[in-house]
Amino acid sequence: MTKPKTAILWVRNDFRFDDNEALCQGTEYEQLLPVYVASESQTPFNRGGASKWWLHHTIDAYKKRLRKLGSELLLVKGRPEEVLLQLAKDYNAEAILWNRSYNPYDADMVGKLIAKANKMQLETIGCKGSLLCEKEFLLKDDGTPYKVYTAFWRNFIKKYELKVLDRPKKIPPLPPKALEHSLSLEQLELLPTINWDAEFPEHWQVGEDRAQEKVRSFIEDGLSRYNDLRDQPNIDGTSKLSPHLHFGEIHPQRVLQMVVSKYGPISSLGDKNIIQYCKEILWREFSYHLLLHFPHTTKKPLNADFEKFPYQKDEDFFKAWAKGQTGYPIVDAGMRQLWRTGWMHNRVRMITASFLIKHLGISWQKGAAWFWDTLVDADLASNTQGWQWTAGCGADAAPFFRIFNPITQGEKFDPKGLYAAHWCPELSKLPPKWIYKPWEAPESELIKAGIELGETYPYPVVDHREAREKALENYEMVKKKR
DNA sequence: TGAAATGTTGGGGCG
DNA sequence: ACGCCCCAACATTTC
Repeated sequence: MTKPKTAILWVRNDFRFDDNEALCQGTEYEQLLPVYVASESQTPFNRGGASKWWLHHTIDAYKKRLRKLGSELLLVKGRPEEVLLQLAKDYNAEAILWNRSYNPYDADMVGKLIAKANKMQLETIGCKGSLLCEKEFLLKDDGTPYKVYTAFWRNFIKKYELKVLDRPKKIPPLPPKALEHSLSLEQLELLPTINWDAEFPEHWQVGEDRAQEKVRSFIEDGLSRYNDLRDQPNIDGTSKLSPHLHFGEIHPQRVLQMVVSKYGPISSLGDKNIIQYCKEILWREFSYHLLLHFPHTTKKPLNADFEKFPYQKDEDFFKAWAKGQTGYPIVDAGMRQLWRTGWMHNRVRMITASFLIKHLGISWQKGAAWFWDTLVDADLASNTQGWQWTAGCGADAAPFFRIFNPITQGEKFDPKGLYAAHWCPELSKLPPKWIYKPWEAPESELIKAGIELGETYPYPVVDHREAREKALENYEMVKKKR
């Protein structure tokens, strides 16, 4: 009797059954062993706390799904390039399949895996992961990467062809005794040890089913008003897909396919709302394009002139920012939403990031590290790109001198002050006129609202005008002596 | 996907 | 009727 053809499915950031290339290829074997390897690699960007919370629950959902189909997910710890090869030996596998992770810090490890596997006649099949295109798909005519978003977008939609894979009908069985060495999910120790995630379950339902459902209902209800509503932090005007996309619970291709099947091809869309949404999906691709072509940007500015920018290290300022105690309600509301829900509205991400960099003079790297640890959607490409955009040092970035006014931004995008009132309840009785600048409110209004500045809510840690002028002064260092 | 400073215009009050 | 000033509203420039 011949031994059955067996493959290992290395599950990475792709916790879905739909539109999953490695999984589809895996169904062509007689036995398939799905494995998740919790690696303790020492990169500077190991998963943050909020991200681990999500990972725990998405593994759980994925495992249950596999179990329903008569399979299971093997959980192991260790270095993938060793563990996977050992498993391949143990189970006589002839191939290892995976979807690429597009994390530059994984490159060495995957390279070693492939080299070692080749030596032992083990086939390695790296498939397209959770991106619409590889970094070589789209380059300028001179062969260099795009650095301007609109050009990237224009050429992308010209060239891109939408293709999706349906979910496999069935999954091959596990090899015998496959689960003997599996750890339990709890043994991966992904949940926080402090009681910080208490509210997360109220805000998030993790897993592929929910991701698909969210896209469906967003396309049905939210998409046609996306342009007007997406910038208002007190309104659920966005699709909130980011963590689902990050963990590969849904492929961006599937999202586009669902949009296209209702509204027609991307290149001939007429509705501004739909175009804007597709553009936002494409920003994620652009971020990866930049990350993969310029991997040093996780730590250093893309525009090297900014290495001269004189950031300061003020721990008190940083703590005030992180805890949501800066005295600027739009900033504090955002930072508290982040801490309590693992997510922040995009408009407010821009405001809080701008405030840290420009008003408090603290480096974007420090802010990025905080977001990395506290966001459930923490994504190396988007996070890096977003912070560099705000700091003015990234590709197609906001010019440094465009400094957000934290008062007018609040008033403009949340005129009723509902966002501040919700996340800073100590201010909730203050009328909208004053809620984004409580220090300017007449004493009588503060008393009526039960606010004692400096006690129940902080005074502003910096003065807006002074901080702005200081930032512009510091910016001179970048412009000088190229 | 800015905000502030500066410039321009035109209506209205007033001598 | 006219010139002058004020200032709101809008436009342009600058950071």
